[in-house]
Amino acid sequence: MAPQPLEGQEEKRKGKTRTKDKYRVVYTDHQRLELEKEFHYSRYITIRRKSELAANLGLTERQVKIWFQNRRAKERKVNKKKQQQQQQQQQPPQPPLPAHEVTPTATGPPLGGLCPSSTGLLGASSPMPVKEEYLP
DNA sequence: TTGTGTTTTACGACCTCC
DNA sequence: GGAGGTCGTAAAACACAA
Repeated sequence: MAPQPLEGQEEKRKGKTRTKDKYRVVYTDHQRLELEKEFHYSRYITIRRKSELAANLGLTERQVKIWFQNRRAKERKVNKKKQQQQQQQQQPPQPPLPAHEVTPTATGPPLGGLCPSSTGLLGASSPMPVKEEYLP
């Protein structure tokens, strides 16, 4: 396959610090598939799996990390959309909300949305299985 | 074609935990 | 302090109706 991104644009963006020779690369189907499989297995990748995946797919660990971050963001976005649709179906006659208090229990903790290692986003939809690699 | 909306990489800012 | 999390955003790549 080889999606072959357009080259030539270089990193001559305005003040941005995109230091790569290409603004962004397009991952191959195989890379995406493997990443998706890993994500399906666990929303949060371990350090060990991250380096393994990076080595197997020819990506950097940073790329794998960013991919998982973006993937989680995508899932949050989709879940949010679904919830909004459900709410609209439940209560069709909806006057214009004052824009505050828009279901604080959506899918992301309003406290900065953190605590990945304690409780944080577990409310989303996954039981977060503990991989064996997590243990020493 | 092309205009436009959506998706996909990549990063900076800010925050939390160890 | 550094690693890694979310959030917001930029821009390339893609999809698709007109």
